[in-house]
Formats: sequence, C-alpha cells, structure tokens
Amino acid sequence: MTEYILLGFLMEKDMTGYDMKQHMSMSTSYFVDASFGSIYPSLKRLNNKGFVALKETIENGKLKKTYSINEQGKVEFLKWLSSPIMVSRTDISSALEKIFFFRYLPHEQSIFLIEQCIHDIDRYKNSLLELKNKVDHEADPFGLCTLDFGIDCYDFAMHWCEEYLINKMR
Amino acid sequence: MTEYILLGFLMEKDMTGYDMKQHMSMSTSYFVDASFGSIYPSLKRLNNKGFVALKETIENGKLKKTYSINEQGKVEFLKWLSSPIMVSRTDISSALEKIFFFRYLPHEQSIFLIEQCIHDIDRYKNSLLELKNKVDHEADPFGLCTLDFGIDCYDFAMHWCEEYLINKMR
DNA sequence: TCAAACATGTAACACGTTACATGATTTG
DNA sequence: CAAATCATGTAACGTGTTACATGTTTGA
Repeated sequence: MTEYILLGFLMEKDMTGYDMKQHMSMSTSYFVDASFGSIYPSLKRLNNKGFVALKETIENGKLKKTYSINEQGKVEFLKWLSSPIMVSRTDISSALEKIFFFRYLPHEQSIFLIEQCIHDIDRYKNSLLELKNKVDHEADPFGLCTLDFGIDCYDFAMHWCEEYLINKMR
Repeated sequence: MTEYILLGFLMEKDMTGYDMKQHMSMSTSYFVDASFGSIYPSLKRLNNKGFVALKETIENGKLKKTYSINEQGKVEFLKWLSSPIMVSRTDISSALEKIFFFRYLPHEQSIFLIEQCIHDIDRYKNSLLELKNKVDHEADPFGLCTLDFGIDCYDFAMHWCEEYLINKMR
C-alpha cells in the first residue's frame, strides 16, 4: 500500500512527490520502492480522500506541489499502523512496511504487534514442516531444497524479530 | 510468471488445471500460490501460444481438460529456466521459481546460475551497506532496523545458496 | 441430506510498472 | 552546450486477486 507509506513520510515533514521518491530510495527501498507512475496518482487519491493538503508554489520557474498531512490523515495513518501486521506467506519483508514507522506507536503496542507477527510466521513455518513430513520421501532434491529455504527463512525472520528487534526495544 | 510454473509442472506429468492448483499447494506454495482465476486463463494462453496440447474427457459426468506439454513448450520452458535468475531487490524468494525446477538443467549450468544470483544479491547487499553508512547518524532506530533486516536477509540468502544449495549439489 | 471435494470458467477490481509527454534549471 | 537533475503527470499494459456462476459426485 503505497498510499500509507507516503502518508507515513508526511508524518515527518511536508514533501513533494519528487521528494518522496528520493526519500524512499534512501529509506524503504529494500521493501518498497514505488515509481513516479505510482506515487503521483497515489498523492492525488490521498488528496481526494481528504487526508492531505497541498500548497502549489513556483520555485525557479518550476511548479511545485508540496503536500502536508492533516488531522484526518494522521488518524487514518495511525489506524493502519496500529492494526495487525498482515505478513504475506510468500513475502515476510512485507512486515517491514509497518515496522519502519513504529516510532509513531507506543512501545508496548509495537511489541504486541511484533509478537503477533512472530506467531503468524510460526504458523506458516509449522505448515511447511508438516508439508515436508508429508512429501519427504517422494519429492525431488530441489523441491525439498526450496521447502527448506522457506522454513529457514521463516526461522530467520522470527529470530530477527525476537532477538534483534524486541531486545533492542526494551 | 505463473505460466512458466504451470509449464514446469507439465514437464513431470499431464495435469488438469485443478491438479495444478493441488500440486502447487504441495510444492511451490511458499513462493508461488496462484488462484484458479489466474491458473485457468494462463492455461488458455499457453494453449493459444502452442506450448501445450489438451485432451477433453468426461469422467464421472464432469468435464475434464487434461493438458500436456509439447516440444515447443519444452523448448520455451528450458529457455526460460536457463536464462539468468532475476532476483528482485525486494523479494529474494522469487529466485526459488527457477531453482525449484533445476532438476531439468545440467548441474554445471545450475551452479553457474546460482553463483550469478549470489553475485547479484551481494551487489544489493553492498548498496544497502553504503546506504547505512550514509544514513547511520540521522535515521531513527526503526529505519535503521529495517535496513539491518535487509542486509541480514541478503546475507541469509547468500549463505543458504552457497553453503546449503551448492554444497548439496556437488 | 448436506457439506466437501471435484472441475471449469468469467468479470470486476486492485495495484503496480514502463514508456511517453513536457519543460525549466543547474552543472560539467 | 549537453547531460543530469528537478518536477509533474498520463496511458497502456501486465499480472494478479476476489467474487460470482455452474454443476456433479462422494463421503459423513
């Protein structure tokens, strides 16, 4: 959800669409890196929904649209941020979209959401372990390898959340 | 690319669209798990392109369309499989799409592609390390955390390819 | 008998990318 | 003076999902 990322950026300071693209490449690019063809229409939608205000200025002969988040936008952003992290089975790094903005959430709530996330990942891991048991004898080596990758990857993510993130927070 | 996954399944045996969905949930579901709304149109396209043949039968009163891959389809699949793995910066597990089918490739070629893939991931990792140096002083803790996740995740993937995959293959 | 599994398919929608279109200013 | 950077935007396309539509057979 590009729109929420942009809203999150505006929590820090006012920006133009161009600024946001720069900012993205310096911060979220590992897990979200939207193109201008996605940023500008998103900004327009955020404006239509009444979550942001924009100020048009002309600087060095160039039209500049500076966006700022309003009260309604902040409420919407915080509502999104404090709702459960939906970890995708096929892409754990999707969880970072929210974790990235956890400075805007009370510590205890962040920890609660991360613990919930760890639990979800653990369920994914267990379903893969079950699958592995079922399939162990028949599957070809590469099929088994990719299964193992999944299991190890879930382990890595849980370990990272537990040992690195939560320990760092307390 | 769902179409290539389906083509890959047909390398093993003839199947219906329904079979492929089952097969997916038992094998590739960790990194690819397409819905029927994606599988059936893909199968139609593969047929239009002349990569598969289909045989319609009626079994227990139900229409059944059994697909099989033809020579042209095999050529296309192997062409895809032997081309460089395009690892996404935001989703390393996308590499599994090809690795899963590496039993259809000569060992040396698989190893070459994996080594190339490791190299690409290493470049991603280095760009994140550079970014971290640039940003280390100013960024907030969670921003730094997600950066670290990226770096660690690339490390995990490379380590897995190197130590687990390639070692297992020799 | 009723739900689950078998079996196929379409239409609307979501969300993103690439390429195109435009044009000023700054820097080598 | 040419290229990069600043700055905004649209249109076509790609690729997937969810929900709907339809119907049979099998098992509890």
